[in-house]
Amino acid sequence: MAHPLHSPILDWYAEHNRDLPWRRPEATPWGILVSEIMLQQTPVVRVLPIWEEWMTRWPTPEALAKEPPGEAVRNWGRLGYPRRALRLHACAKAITESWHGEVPSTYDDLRTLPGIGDYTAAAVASFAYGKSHAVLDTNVRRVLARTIRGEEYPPKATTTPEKRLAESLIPPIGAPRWAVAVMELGALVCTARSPRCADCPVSSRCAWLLAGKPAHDGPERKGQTYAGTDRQCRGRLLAVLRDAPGPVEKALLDAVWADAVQRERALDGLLADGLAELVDDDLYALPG
DNA sequence: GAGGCGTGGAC
DNA sequence: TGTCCAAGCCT
Repeated sequence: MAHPLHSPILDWYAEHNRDLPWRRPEATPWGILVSEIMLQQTPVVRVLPIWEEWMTRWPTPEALAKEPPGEAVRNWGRLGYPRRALRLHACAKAITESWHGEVPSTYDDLRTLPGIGDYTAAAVASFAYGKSHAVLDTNVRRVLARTIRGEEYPPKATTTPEKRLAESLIPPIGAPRWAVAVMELGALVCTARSPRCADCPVSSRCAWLLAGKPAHDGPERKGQTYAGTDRQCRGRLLAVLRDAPGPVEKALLDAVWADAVQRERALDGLLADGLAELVDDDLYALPG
């Protein structure tokens, strides 16, 4: 069923899409899966160099599965949310051991892999295997909230109506291209702050624009503080382990965070998450 | 389902 | 040295 948004957005995408390596025809399902995990909550420009390094070093799931998980964490660099590196390593092992080294091709099978939730399973099934799914990421949710619902931002958590709306918009042919086109529009034009409505292919049909761009109405959108948090402390500690060639004395960890109580709590968290290991008395390392 | 989980660029 | 936020997932 053709929808009035289809042609303008698909035509816009044909003209304005970015040439990203994981979108090229030669990209493998593994490369696409790696890109999707790396792109979670992370800007494209920061992912690009790390993705290239990973693909050169670990072009297949088997190649990564042979490495200790700490190597995945080390080569994650400063992408953020390093548990993703651990989960990607676990994905590589599961794919190697349970899927004969082939990235599974269905949504349900992808969902069984660690770190792959609703969005990523739909994205990999669509972009790597051409399947038809509602690919509902933050960009798509924002575009639909504005164009269809006439609101500045979508709800905090994905709702059933949003899911049904996205499903109703899937074209019978070319679902993956439609998905990536809407995402790209959200990423480049219909951005969270300062949307470029003058450059938007559906500005004449956008319910939010037509309503005069009313400001977000509802509960405050949580702004996360970072300085002084356990998250920052974990990041400092892990950076020490990542940047050292081998195990490090605890004194080196103690040196990067003054508050001992918080520091111990953060270190315990890293150990519990499997991002760090105690290899000897007062000697810590990335997981081997 | 609310909260935890990194990092750095743009304002 | 503040706020927002960038292709989410897990508990």
